[in-house]
Amino acid sequence: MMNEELSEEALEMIANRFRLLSDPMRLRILQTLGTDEMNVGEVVAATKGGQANVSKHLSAMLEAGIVSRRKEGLNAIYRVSDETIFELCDVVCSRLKEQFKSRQNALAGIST
Amino acid sequence: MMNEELSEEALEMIANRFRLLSDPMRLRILQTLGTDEMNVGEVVAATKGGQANVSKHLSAMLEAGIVSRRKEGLNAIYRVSDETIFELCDVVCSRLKEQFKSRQNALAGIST
DNA sequence: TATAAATATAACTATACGGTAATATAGTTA
DNA sequence: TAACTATATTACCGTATAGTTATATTTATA
Repeated sequence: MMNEELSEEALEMIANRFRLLSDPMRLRILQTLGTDEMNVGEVVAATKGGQANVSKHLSAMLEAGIVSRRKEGLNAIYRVSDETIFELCDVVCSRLKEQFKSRQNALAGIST
Repeated sequence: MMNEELSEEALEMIANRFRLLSDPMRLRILQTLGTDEMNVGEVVAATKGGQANVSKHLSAMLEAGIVSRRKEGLNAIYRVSDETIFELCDVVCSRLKEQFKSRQNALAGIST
């Protein structure tokens, strides 16, 4: 995969998926949700974000199939429906750690 | 990982990494490079992008440690230095395929 | 039916970002 | 040294996007 020339359309879809993950607030929402269910108010409280903003982010991720939603009375209850999100974050996180370690080692020999 | 509350700073670093991958042109450059080395001119030719644009994208990815660069005479030769990039793209690609398959199945019963 | 609560949407602003054209900077060769 | 080549950088433009405020919508309740 990724070897057999992806079409412009395919590249755009992949880029769009990455774009959704390219915002700290959305990552915080996803981290807050974790493997649980939460209604919008709970997410707002936990992330200390604005209500409208959180709602908009959740809508965007709902449309992309990253989260799912069900209504229960007045509440809209969201959950992460795409577990690969966490996998992606883990890969990036590990890579960043490695990278910092390398840089640290590279600087280790420099006299202060 | 991703469970133990990431700091705002950590979230921003992760988001920035995803942001670099959130552009079709940059993905095309990475796909073009693949596992080989190429100079800027070759990348420009292969991607049919503008010289300045390709150079700028490569610089951004160089700074982020996604690609590495070495000079050889007049040429600047780049290569992908972060293999996890391909892993990330594969995960996204697979997920998108699954997602489309589900949607297709969901529509299968609808009469045309 | 009127009120209240939870969520979504619309309108707006400020900012970030990608693409391009023009120019600068190396490095090469005549 | 002068002309040339490959790459990088700058300045600019248009657009996309995150956040906010205000409002709409939906559902529950008095």
